[in-house]
Amino acid sequence: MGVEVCMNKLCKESSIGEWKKGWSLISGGFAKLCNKCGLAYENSVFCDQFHRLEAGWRECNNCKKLIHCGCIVSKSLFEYLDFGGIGCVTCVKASQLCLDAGNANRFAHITKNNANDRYAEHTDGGLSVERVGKGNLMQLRKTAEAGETSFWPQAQRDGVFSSIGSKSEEINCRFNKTDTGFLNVMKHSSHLSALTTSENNRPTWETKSRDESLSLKISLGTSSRNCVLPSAKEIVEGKLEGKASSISQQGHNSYPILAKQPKTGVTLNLETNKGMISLPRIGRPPADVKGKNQLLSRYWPRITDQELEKLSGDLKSKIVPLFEKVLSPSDAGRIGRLVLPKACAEAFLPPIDQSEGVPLLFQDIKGNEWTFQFRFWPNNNSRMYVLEGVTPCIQFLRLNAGDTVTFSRIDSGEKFVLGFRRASGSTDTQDDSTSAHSNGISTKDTNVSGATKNLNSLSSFSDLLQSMKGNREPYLNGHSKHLHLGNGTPDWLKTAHCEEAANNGPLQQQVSVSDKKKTCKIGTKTKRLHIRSEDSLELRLTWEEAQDLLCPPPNVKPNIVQIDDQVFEEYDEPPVFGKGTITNACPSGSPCSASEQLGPNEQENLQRTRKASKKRKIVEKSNSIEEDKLQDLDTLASMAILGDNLADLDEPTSAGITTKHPRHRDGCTCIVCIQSPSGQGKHKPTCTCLACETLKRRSKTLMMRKKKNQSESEAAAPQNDQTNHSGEADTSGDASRQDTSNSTDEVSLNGGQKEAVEPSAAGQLDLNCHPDHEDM
DNA sequence: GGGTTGCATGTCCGA
DNA sequence: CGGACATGCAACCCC
Repeated sequence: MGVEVCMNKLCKESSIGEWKKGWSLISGGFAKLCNKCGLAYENSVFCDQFHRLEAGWRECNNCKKLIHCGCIVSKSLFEYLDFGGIGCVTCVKASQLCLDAGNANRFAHITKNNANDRYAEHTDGGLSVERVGKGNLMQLRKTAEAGETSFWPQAQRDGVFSSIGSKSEEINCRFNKTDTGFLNVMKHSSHLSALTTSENNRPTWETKSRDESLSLKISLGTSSRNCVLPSAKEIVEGKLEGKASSISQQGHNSYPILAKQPKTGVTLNLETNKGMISLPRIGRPPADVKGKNQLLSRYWPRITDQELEKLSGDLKSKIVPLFEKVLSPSDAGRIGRLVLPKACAEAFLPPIDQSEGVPLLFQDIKGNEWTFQFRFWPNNNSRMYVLEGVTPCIQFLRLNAGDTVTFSRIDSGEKFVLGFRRASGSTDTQDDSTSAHSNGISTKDTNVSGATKNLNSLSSFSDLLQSMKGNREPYLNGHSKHLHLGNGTPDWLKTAHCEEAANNGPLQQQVSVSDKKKTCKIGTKTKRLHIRSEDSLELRLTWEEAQDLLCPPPNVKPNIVQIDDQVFEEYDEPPVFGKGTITNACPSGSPCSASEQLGPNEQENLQRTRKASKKRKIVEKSNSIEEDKLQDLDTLASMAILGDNLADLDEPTSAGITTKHPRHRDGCTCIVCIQSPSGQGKHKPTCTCLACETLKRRSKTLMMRKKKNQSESEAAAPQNDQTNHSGEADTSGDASRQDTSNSTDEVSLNGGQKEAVEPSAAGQLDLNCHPDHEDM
């Protein structure tokens, strides 16, 4: 290599061999700079150092920063503005963020600068560059610049294309004026960071998803001037993602449309056909680099080209799949916040500077528009991105934890599309409009190959497509008659009945009601929700079976609501989830509830019972902790008395007294556990089984003790009567006081409904003791 | 008192 | 081991 001089005319330092790459030359190639000048160029201060006295300096309309507009060196550092003047790339991009958020500002329309203008006309005209090899590097570079590379730092930009040139064999790159989406992407982002060829030489952006061999992707990224810049090598090797993250966090004005790049087999798949735009098939990394993609595979959108095309046609827009996410219980809960994967948020959504974020416009599969606040929280020196206000949408779409939401972008870039896919375990709960397409795809994130091979059945957008077919309210239609639930119907009940209509929905749906507080979690982490479809089958059970597992809440009488000939029990509290052995069984043995046994007269009694229950709650609250300790004893006594009283009652009884015995475990044989929690139903009043005999025996013992205690306490502390009166007050209207030989403060019967009264007796009872130990 | 919001923390996973 | 993420929780707000 001969001696050359630095192309900085103010430098002209001679050097041998070691040159830094400078700006791209009009004549092709790159300026050679000495180390010092090269560094200045890389740091974007070349003109500041060497061209200070030259003409052409203008200031950014926004930040007033001086930019050497008349110099090829700084051509990438600014943009011309529609209304005159220039804007530095930082401000321009910041303004574009506002545009993304629907806040147009004075940087709204940006034209290309001189350098790019040169190629803009090609772009508008549908420039097509094909078969670009090493020899056509400049052409490629220009093409890329037409797409807009101006936001790249100078050295990096050129370096990138240098790198591309060394690797590319074929590029099929066609920009169309109608491809606004892509241009938008290009505008927001900035770089064709790497381009390689497809092994099958197919035009790449529409490479079929089943084609696992594709290796072409496109990485669109951006950077701020002040960012730590990824090297071309890093980009090519797919190490950019982390940098992109940092870039975004530093500058917050980047808009990298960047899937995590594999470290090998580079990855840019670029094709925009006339009227057809799609971004890279992020969900399908080359098999040989599977697992190396920096965008976690679970976030890859899984949509087939067929579906994408159809979707685009149905929406009359071009849809760009971005990413997807399995809803966590938190996401699907009432809190209304959907945590976004950081990488996805930073790659596909507008960068945000402020924690408040920006509103984003979403369109769901039914064409409804939603606005979610895209924001972040500081988190461990990082960020946690969330979409806020998703609850209405989640509920409208009846999404639950475990379902997958898919994020796409409409080509215009101003709106996002929210698709979804049901969790595999809930596919058969979908109505007709979706069931056929609810693919049962495992939400296991690594099941890519399998997903891509079953094109017709494994679509992230199946629901979307199907819903678009004309059924505007596919879900509501499917359950219309079951959605006529009164407002007072608790969510869990509504859900349950909806699911009942949904053809024996699985428990997974049952327990994934939107109400977070009422969700029976399978696991506390999303990971635990990633149940393989075959595993989820184990959780399946019919509605009847599920119903069998749902017991009315203890101590709570239901409201009976009749809607459209359907009788619903309305509870103030969620059901108890348990096995049938603890359900309130009808005499027939089938699971039933109080309401099913209630006659018209009993409904009135139910109301009274509820009132009494409320009073009881109030009294309970005022009672001391000491009294609470006695509750188990009294409840047990009540149970025992009920057992006696049952002998006097021929009519079946509803759910009544129960007790909490949290210390008891499966297999516990204590008197509480051997009897159904409701203390009734399982045994006839005349039953002489061990449990009943024990119960009766103990009840007598307890009553005697209580009587004794009461007489003592009455003599010692008359104020105890107050408590007793309160108990009586609750039951003053009772028509029948069954057994006056029993303590009057223990039990009252309310038209066949038994009601526990307030604890009043002293004494301690170990609920864990064995019932046979009489001398307890 | 219930709902909302912002942050903290624990867990898990990938490098 | 560090980052990402799910979720808990306290402070705050509103009815």
